Amino acid sequence: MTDVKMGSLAAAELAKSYEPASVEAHWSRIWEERGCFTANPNSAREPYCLVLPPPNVTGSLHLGHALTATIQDVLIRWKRMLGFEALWVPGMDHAGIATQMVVERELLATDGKSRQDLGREAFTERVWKWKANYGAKIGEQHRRLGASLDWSRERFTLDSGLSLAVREVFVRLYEEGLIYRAQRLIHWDPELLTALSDLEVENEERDGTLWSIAYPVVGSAERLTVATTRPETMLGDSAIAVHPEDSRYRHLIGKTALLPLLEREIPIIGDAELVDPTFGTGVVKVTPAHDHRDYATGQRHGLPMINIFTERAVVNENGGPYAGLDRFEAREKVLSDLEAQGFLVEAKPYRIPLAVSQRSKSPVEPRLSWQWYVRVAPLAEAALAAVHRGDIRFVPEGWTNTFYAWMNNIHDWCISRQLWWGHQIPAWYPVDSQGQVDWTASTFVVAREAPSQGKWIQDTDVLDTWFSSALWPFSALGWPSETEDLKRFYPNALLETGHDIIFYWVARMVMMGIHFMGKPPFPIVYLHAMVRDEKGEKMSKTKGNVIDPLDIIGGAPAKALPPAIRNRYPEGLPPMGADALRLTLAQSTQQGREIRLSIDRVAGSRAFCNKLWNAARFAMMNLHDWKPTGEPVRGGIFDAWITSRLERTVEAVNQSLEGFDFSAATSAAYQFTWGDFCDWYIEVAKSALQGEDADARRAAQSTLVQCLDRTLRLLHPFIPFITEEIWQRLPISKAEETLATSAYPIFLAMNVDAASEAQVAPVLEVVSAIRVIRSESGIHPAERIFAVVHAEDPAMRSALTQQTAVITRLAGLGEFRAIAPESKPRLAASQVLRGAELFVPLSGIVDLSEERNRLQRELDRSRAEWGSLDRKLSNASFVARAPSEIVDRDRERVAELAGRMKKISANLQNISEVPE
RNA sequence: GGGCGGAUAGCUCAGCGGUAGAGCGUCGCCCUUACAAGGCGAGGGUCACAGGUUCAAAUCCUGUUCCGCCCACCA
Repeated sequence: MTDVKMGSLAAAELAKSYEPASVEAHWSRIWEERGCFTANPNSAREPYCLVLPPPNVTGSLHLGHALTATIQDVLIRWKRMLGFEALWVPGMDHAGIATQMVVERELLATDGKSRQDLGREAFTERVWKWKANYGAKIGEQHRRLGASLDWSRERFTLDSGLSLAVREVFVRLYEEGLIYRAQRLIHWDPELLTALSDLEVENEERDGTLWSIAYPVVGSAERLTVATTRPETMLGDSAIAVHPEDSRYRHLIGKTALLPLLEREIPIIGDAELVDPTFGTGVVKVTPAHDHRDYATGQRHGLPMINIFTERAVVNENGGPYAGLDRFEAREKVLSDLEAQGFLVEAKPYRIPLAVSQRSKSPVEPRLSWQWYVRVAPLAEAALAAVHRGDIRFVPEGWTNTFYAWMNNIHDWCISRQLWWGHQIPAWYPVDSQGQVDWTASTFVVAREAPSQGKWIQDTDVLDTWFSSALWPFSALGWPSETEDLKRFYPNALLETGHDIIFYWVARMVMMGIHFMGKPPFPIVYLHAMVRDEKGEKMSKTKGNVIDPLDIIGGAPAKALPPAIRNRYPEGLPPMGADALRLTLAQSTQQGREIRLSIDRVAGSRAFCNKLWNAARFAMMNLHDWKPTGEPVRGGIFDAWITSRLERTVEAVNQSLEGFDFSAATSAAYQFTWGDFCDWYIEVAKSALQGEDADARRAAQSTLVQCLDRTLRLLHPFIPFITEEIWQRLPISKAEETLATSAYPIFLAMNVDAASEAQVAPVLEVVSAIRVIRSESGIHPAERIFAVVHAEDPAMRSALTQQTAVITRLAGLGEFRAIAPESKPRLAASQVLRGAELFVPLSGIVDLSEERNRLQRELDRSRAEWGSLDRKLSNASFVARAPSEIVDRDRERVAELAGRMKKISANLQNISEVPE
């Protein structure tokens, strides 16, 4: 099956069920080899460019990536088929802090070494090896998902081109005064030993304790009691603050207090900003070097900054006897000493806010240090203006306000990290004659290359990963070179990503794009929800509920699955195929902020693929003598009907995609394929295909081929592999070598045929009604029964009579007749239809009490509906105020129901008279 | 402390002014030569709760309760 020759008209026998593995491998290879997804910047087509949000090289892709890839691939394939010059740029992110951390952990686990043991050069070399390994894995995963990325343009945020872009941006922003270096209190990760930006800090609440400590006032018997959640920081206290208006303490301002344990005298100050007199005791200890609010207070009052911690958060020499203890040990010791000396007043349970490093999960320590910053206010202003102007639109639009809220209150962005893996900051410091460097001095130069004169050393810090990804929409297209790609594909058509990185990434791309390219990087930001497990829980390794997309696609034995998944699927996962996963993900997009991925639902999608496969298989089995002549074949009513149904589906799918409603698009296509095409049309077509009438047979063949062709095109963006495989086997003349590069169906009004839809409806209704009677009355499917329809309308009678063969076949009848109403059969199951009555005369085959129950249920149902409508219609204000078409419709319905109830009652009466 | 999302059939979700739909699961009957990963039927919901607006509310407004997320330097 994998070796199908492209363009071959030979309809090779299809396997009985769809086997995705070989088909997928085959087509992802062919598509790539043929350059199906390689964009041409010089074509005359309208450009449509997406950049893939570069996944971190830290590991392999999870379902969130699969979702992103699916949504973007649906869009890009759809647009490509619509005739756009579609470009989807793949890439990966070096993910500085995350990658360095995992490689450090691996290094420790395998070699028992730290990065410091290796040294910077050897360590980064090791990270590059890691990147090569995982980068290849990620690329492979994307291919298996069917992502139609242009691999010839693949980029990495740390490749030489992007490094050039990063340096260019850094130098220019510096020259414009938008990048500066400053000594400030930053968030410090004592485990990873680096500064973090505000965004990389997570605020948690934990159960903790609020301790109250007494500080004796010097030269007085008074004691001031302060409350703190971090008693160990008292070692760095520079003052005690009270509210200046607080009558309880006002007299103490200007005096000093004695710091317990260290016995240092510290001033008592009045500060209205720091102190809320109504909270706690109204007294606050001030530790400027270890708390952001205290830092500001220290600045206001010129207090000394006493740093008590080393970079690893171990107490330093300023901590006197506590030096050498880490922060948690120091807390214990300080507390026990305070208690022993009578300074500990109280300890009560308290929910404490705790700032934790996003990566290491270690509590962050505020730390005074020199860092590089981006002055974001001017950039944010331009970005906000662009969104206000409507140059950038968020989908769903609720995110607009989130964006505004953050941008309006944006702080300068700390971009330097004390890491080894990343873009080294292009700043150089002079080395003096002793070989010494003063890192705190402002004698550095910022430049694209090291200065040629004298001895210089480059800043050892690297840039925040998001600094380079902020440039992605243009750097991935070749900037700062004026490439063809850049001219053609910037701005991108749209940005698709998860809402979790709206601040980290989206906001910064908007700012950088506007600043360096003069226009926003994309007009639309589509933000998808987060993928969670079936219980709505976040997928995480520790919970053991992370599903590898490849395990869904290719299947996995139970023992290969993480515990939580294994519990749920003790048999392991069967292979579902990439298409089934994609279809399910596309279907799930409409939800709020989370998507609970249900594997059962993926199985449903797999069943759909199999259904499609078998529909094609059926077609092929009936097409061996079919030759595409190009001549239009005049078909019957059902040919027009299915063509019309398909056309409405084409319209619905395109419209839904236009509005990013992937859920509606997939369900429209699904319902048509399974409900209309497979359940009805194919069943109907069987008579024509197997009958004597050569014209009818040719018509059915023609319709089959055309509907399949169009349906496969329609479905291709969602399920590219199976559609390509089937399409290749279709005996039609093909303008393109692959379906992936073929034209997408667009709505053709001429194909819509309301008349045939109206004629087919009663046929389907009759068939369904007979089936209900059969099933409810326990008539065996093999039993060839007789059914008769009493219809007033001669047109209806003739329409039904013309379809006698179809009705007979689909309802399993021995005989069918449509006649003018006459007296009811004495012994018959019945069903009231629109404008007709159906009877299935019985000769002892029907359980009469069952039939009576069924009719009674029908009657009750109709009566209930009639009752509520009647009540509504007798309400004068409804008739007066509701739109007339609603009132008319309800009146018609009431009349119809009344007639229906009368008939059902009569039928009920009729069979009730029959003795059992 | 602000802001946002969700609450609809046993499960996963559509619908978002004209009194409810799908898939899976359940229950019948069928191996009808495209498909048992199937066919044909059936059953199943006071649309979280309480008010309000409206002729009409799952759908709009207000409040409440749960679940989840984001932002925020109250010791």
